Amino acid sequence: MNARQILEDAGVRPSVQRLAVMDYLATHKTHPTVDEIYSALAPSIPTLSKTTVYNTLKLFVENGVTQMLTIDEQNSRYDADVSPHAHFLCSKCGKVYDLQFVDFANTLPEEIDGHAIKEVYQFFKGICSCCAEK
Amino acid sequence: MNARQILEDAGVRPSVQRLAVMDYLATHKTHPTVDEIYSALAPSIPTLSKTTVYNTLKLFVENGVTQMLTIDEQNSRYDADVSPHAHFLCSKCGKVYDLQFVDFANTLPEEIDGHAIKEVYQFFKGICSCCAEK
DNA sequence: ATTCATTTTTGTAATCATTTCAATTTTGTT
DNA sequence: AACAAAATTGAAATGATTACAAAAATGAAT
Repeated sequence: MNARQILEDAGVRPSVQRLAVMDYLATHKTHPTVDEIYSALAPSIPTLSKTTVYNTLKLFVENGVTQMLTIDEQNSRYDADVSPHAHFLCSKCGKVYDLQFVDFANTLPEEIDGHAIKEVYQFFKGICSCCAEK
Repeated sequence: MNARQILEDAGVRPSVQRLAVMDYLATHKTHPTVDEIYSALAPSIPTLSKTTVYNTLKLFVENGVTQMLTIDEQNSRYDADVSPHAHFLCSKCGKVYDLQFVDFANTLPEEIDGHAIKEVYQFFKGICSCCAEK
């Protein structure tokens, strides 16, 4: 599904900037920060403002087409894959990897201890296989 | 186990400030922010500096006697309970609750996809039972 | 097409959590 | 008591994020 489709389905007006951000997220599954997104898009959209990237991502999160990851203390990271999956942050290289949800992939509870659950995040931290080899 | 014991076992020198922070964490399982800890302790330790609270918590995390939670985007929160357990953040009242780890409590993998796992965080967000009643 | 209202984008300035850093104080050892 | 090392402190810097108001773009109605 392309960026325009995703936005239209969510009822988000597909402006040039929004399409660019969604397209970037959809094609770069690296869980980029605001800065990374801004730096990547600024050359092709010279008038782009970092505020717009912030606004856009906030809108995406509100409309459920993107999730914000707080796995990294320094920067928020964003992921257009909103299906349930876990994340791994390498403490050495800082890369964030996608992982399958551990154990309860198909049995996500709607409630725990009487608390209604809307969002679930599973974060792992350690050294990635790539960094371990060295 | 009291605060002094915890610090001594971890090889952390038990200064007045460190004892106060650890004692606060051990007796207030509310996952407080730096500000909350500082505000709570400042009256009884008039010379206390917020920097000291930051330094102390960093030291605690490095020595494995406290974990930092990034469940709340705005502030880091701290928990002296380092046993594996999950957290629930209420989007309405902002409180963070302890939960039991879902499903893999006793089967925490040491490695996933070749990545060596050092830390695991499981965050849930939604509306807590308390807020739902109203 | 033109007007007008609404929405979106933009840049600047403000906010606020966290870090840096150097000076001071405290602590432990001789 | 004297000294070195460690801990604390406060002020200033950093840096991500937000607030805000002006400018630009869009869409609907005429």
